[in-house]
Amino acid sequence: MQSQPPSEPRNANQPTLHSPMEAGRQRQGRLWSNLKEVCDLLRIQASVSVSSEELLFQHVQFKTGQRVHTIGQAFDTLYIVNSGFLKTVLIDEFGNEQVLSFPMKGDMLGVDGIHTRHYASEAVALSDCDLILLPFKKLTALGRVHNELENMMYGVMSRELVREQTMIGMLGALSAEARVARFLVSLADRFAAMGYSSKLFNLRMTRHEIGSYLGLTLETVSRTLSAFNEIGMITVDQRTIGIKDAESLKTLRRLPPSRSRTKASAKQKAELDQSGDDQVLATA
Amino acid sequence: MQSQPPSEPRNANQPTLHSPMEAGRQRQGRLWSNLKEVCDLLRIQASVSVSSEELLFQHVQFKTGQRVHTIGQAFDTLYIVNSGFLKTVLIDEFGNEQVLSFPMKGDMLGVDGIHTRHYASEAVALSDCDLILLPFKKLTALGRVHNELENMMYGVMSRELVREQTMIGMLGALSAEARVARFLVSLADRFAAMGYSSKLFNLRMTRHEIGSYLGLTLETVSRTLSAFNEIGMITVDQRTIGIKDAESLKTLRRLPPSRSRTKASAKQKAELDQSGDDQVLATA
DNA sequence: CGCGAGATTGACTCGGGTCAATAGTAGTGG
DNA sequence: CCACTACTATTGACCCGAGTCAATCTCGCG
Repeated sequence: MQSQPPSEPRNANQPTLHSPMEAGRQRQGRLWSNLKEVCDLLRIQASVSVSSEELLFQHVQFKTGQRVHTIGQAFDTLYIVNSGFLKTVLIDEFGNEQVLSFPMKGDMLGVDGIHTRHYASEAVALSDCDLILLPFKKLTALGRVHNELENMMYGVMSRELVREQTMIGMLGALSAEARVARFLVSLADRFAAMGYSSKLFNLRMTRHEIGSYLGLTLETVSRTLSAFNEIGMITVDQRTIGIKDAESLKTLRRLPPSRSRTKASAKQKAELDQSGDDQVLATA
Repeated sequence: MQSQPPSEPRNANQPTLHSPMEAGRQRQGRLWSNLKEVCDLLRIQASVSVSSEELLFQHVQFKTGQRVHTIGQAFDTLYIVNSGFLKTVLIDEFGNEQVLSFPMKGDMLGVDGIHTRHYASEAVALSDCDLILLPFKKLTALGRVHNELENMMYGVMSRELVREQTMIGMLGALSAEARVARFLVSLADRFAAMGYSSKLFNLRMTRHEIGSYLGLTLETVSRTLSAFNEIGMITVDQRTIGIKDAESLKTLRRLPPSRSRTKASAKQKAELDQSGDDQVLATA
């Protein structure tokens, strides 16, 4: 329960990133962060000039299942994940959820509310979470004084945009196996960036949520994980995933999408011929 | 040819939006725009306070097929489309294109370059274009003085983010027909917003590009358009599209994605039973 | 200890991708 | 002005990846 680091808490207690006390859990502990800590958390190179101490940002805790914001709710604050795991979702006209992202430490929430002044998505805590509040008004007001803050915002929003672009590319062009493979790699990388093991971790979300995120059904996700397991690329035990062959996961393709191929496509037929069932990996 | 308004240039010569001379083509005409014009173009409510005239932004022209920026190129400027049509694409490891967007008048380009200081996508002119340059340095420098500019940036970036979110939702959950239908509706709306006809227009892109954008093959796009045509929802003649039943297009679903369904799904089975071939529309 | 949500697996179906043939269109140059 | 060529679009035949339906199985939790 409560937002544990993703199993294998090897170096979880000695965060590699910065100040020696933000990774821990201290539920009611530190309730405020200064600008430098926020920038560090966001992994933004901030030339934190001055006055780091007088602008403080409040923390809030959310318990598993709680919603941070909902669709249509009036927008007034951004959130930065200090610890814990969440999902953001769109809800269609039938009430079906479409998962958009799985924010975790260092990610920003709520950016989609700026435009219309109403959140465009819903954020739900998948574990107990500790979030930092960034009141948007305050933030823009401070933008002129501390323009590193402004740059931080641009950087974070641009980063998020690139992430979504990559997502679109994935959904538009990759096979089910490739999506699942990249999803695992992406998770591993993010865990590594947080100082956790990238070789063994727990999924925070259900197969259903993964499927929604990847544009697949939960059955396909489950089957694909099982297939990877049999091949020996990973180990699967419920939500515990062990990465055995990260390189293969990264390069796995199958179905080189002749769709969207321009005149520049070439060698990609090499994967089709020997596609028995012994080798599902791209050998490139 | 050259970036004409999308056929049916009914009111093309009397732009509904602002100063009486930006919609036209005047290739070498106006080469600079002030802040107010930029804000108007972006459809951002800007309380253009003062000094509207001393900060001017240069225009540049691109001819059909030219690239505005390429992937990996050093980032230093944002672009706003004043006229013309473009596509932005990702290029995968095989050289395959994945279309991300079809920017047109009022859209901003290059935002994905802010984060890493290198453009993450490639922008190509689908017609002759007139773009406004926003040197990023200049822009952030001015951000402190004219903070409506800063808000404009936040607004535009957030809007783009929401657009991509919607795209992800579409790719993840909708059937081929629904994607094509929404694509047409979206185009119609954008043309309407520019003052053109939303009932009859020319596609600026090939079936292949549409397919890439929607995560489909060009054959499926072509077939789907033909099917819509037969049903009488639209007329199709090569790249000329006539919208006959916008309402049906908007509500078309098919394949209510039981995937990603939560406990909230309900009536959506009504579309499955009578799914002969006479009625493909959602009756809701 | 039993319940219910989540995960796994199998059998079957079909939407849409693949391959391929044809036709319409535009740009180019003689 | 027209033929030539290359690109684009349309259509058909076929088939496979992934969705659907459904039956267990597992595990965490009350």
